[in-house]
Amino acid sequence: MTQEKGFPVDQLLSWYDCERRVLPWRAMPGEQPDPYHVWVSEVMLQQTVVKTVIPYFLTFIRQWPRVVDLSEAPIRDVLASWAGLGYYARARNMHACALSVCDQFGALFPESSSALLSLPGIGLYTMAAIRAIAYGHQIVPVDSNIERITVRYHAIETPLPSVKQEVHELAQGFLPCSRPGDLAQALMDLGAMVCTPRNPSCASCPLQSGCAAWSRSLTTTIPHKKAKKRRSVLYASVFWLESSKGVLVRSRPNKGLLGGMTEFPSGAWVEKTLFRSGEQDAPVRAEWSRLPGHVYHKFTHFDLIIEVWRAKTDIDVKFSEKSSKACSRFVCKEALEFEALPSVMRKIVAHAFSCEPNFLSGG
DNA sequence: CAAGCGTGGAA
DNA sequence: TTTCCAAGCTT
Repeated sequence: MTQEKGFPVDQLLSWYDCERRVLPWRAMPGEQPDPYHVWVSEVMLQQTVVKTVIPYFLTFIRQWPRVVDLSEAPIRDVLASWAGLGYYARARNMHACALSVCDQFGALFPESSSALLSLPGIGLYTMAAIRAIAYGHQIVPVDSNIERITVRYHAIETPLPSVKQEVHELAQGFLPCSRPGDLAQALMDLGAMVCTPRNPSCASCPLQSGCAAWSRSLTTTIPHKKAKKRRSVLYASVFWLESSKGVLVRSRPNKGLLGGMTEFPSGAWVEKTLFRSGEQDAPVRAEWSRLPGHVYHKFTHFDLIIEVWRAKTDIDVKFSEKSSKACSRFVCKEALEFEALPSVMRKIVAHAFSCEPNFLSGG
């Protein structure tokens, strides 16, 4: 392993020791943190900003202090703890991963690339991050931050992802380093605070002396951005059914959008041209009334516009015995907050509660 | 390999 | 307002 000439690794680490953010999953510089904490934080941080992750991480670690605790938890509890964080396959994979770590590796996270990659939800990035940060191995995890830093440092004008493999190899050229875990975190902090996607702060960058994009005035044109894709708009009716036991909810299928999460019954989510406003998709026959207004939500690939229908029922208990409604159940309003309700469904709750006075007076 | 998969904050 | 996008993984 040969470090490329001129890479100012000492300046980078000095910058990190001075500027680094204090985060609950981080050890002091040069010390090695709990691999379980590293894993939980790295998965939570996938496509998610630090500020969002912090409260979830603290709750999660307090609830399940060790990987064996997580492995013994009901998946429903894990999803409830993840509610609002998004990309819920991460939570399902984490639970499966915890079981594998306990079954196959004696509740200790493995150190080898192949073993780590065999675990659910651990890909190339997370594997390398665990090896570098938790175990101090000589490896650079390549996330979007380090990818951006690398293409700028080497002034690579070829658009990603065709050059992804080359970028990954060039990033390894930042090694060897006496503190591989701190190097990884220093690069990610640099990407978040200095070498930002837009308007990078090159004047205060500890890598400026070796940066090809800086010396060639290419910092604002690299990296080249990819083509944008069109978003679609879908429409849905959602049904808020109250009984003496609470509000009717059900669990979504374990795969796909919001997999395994709790939802209020709804009809199909369709294009406006296929959408018919009304209660024809309702879970039961009842006196449905439509709440005023809509609930709006943006997913990654489409916007969702929801109308909410509400009714009361007496049919409490028998619901769970009907095969087609096998995963349906009533939840009292006070317990809704503990359900695995994703953000879009919490908007439904807020909307229904905001209309509550209307409902009571109507009987 | 491109698409699917959440959410909220910044510009 | 709209667009971008943030410590990616899976299929």
